[in-house]
Amino acid sequence: MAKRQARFTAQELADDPRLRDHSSALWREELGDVQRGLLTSAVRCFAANGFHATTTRDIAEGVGLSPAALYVHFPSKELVLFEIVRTGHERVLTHIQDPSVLSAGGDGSANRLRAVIAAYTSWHARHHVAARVCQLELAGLTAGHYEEILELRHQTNAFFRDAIARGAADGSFAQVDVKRVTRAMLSLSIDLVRWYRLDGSDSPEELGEFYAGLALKMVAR
Amino acid sequence: MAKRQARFTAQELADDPRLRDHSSALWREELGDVQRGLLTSAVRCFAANGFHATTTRDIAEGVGLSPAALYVHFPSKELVLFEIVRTGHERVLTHIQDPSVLSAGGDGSANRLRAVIAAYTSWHARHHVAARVCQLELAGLTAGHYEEILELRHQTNAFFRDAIARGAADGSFAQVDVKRVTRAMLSLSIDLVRWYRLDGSDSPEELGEFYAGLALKMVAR
DNA sequence: GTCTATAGCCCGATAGAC
DNA sequence: GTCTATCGGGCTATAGAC
Repeated sequence: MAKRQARFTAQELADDPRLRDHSSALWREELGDVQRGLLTSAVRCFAANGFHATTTRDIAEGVGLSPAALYVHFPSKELVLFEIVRTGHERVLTHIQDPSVLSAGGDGSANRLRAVIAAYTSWHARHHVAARVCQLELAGLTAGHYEEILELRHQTNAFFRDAIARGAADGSFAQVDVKRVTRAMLSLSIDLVRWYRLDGSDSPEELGEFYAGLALKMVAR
Repeated sequence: MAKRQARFTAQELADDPRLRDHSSALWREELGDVQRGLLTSAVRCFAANGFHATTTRDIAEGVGLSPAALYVHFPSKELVLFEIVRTGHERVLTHIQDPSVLSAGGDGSANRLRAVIAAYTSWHARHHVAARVCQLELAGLTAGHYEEILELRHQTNAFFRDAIARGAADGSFAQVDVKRVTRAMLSLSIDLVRWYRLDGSDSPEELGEFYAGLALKMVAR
């Protein structure tokens, strides 16, 4: 009688080089140490095995607590997922809207798009374990929480679309199909959560620069 | 006590326009009608709710059978997933290697790459529900079955890499980083399983042509 | 705030009649 | 090959001691 089997246990995950990232620095400042530890454990479990294959025991074991201790810090497993997904979406949106990030490469539509793509891509690489959960585990959310996340995603998408539409309007870019190009550029950054690892050949910044270069080729006149 | 809740039931899924695709024409000819019906029901459930959130009751209800009937046709839920994932990977590999598909656009490295990208992309769009399961539900497989699928994926990746490396070697393309460009092109096609729907603005063939165009811009001299 | 113990439910899979 | 009924067991979440 085959039961829900997580392919990897919390113990194995803690030492897996594929799951090394900077997610533990992501959580909200208001949270306590134990809460942040539980989120870091949960994000690894969810990323490796999926939300529904992860048990509350897995999450708690990852920080050396009993299963019941989780419920002192979070009211349910779904709210652990929601905290992870909401934090990730808020952080990446804030990051790409950061004026110092946006103006780093200089003025003009091309520099602006380059900066946005590089920032969005390198963020996903740097936090690829949490980003994987944000991108691929949305089906574990309740309908209400899912709607909240969709609203944040629409803001992010609009930000990309505007950066591309601006360059197309001022003649910096070719007359591209903005909707289709926007989706293609988002796909490049989002899909890296399936394969990226920090100990691979590209640093987050290198990959961000490479994808920014590809993006500019997509819209070149 | 919140239980494993699938956000959508099999009944809702059958009429959901987002889940319309051509997966029912995908299954192996040796299989019987009931088996193929179960696979079509399962692929919708897995795509919408995930493998672990789907129960054998959900799958069976989708074809009007009792939960026990599933086990006459498949030995376990995991083998239903494996049949779907293996069939999808074999079909898409055969499709991009089809000589009539490859030579459709004419000779030369650029036409070859264009044909491969267009075929791979349009296949994922046409079968986006099954393709979503193939790309995003691999964690539900046993370790042994996962290894079998990885082998098929390596063959597909090698086929892309060769098409790009050939154009870089014969001067048709710029001296690109073949490994990184291969991943980027695969990402474009794979990530569409998250958002594509057949009743959207692009047909599978239109999207295939568009992404083939983007791919050629990525390697343009 | 942590633990042990367990309630209460649901799930994958099986037994056995038809 | 389909059904009804159910087993065995794991799951989320809670109760209550410390």
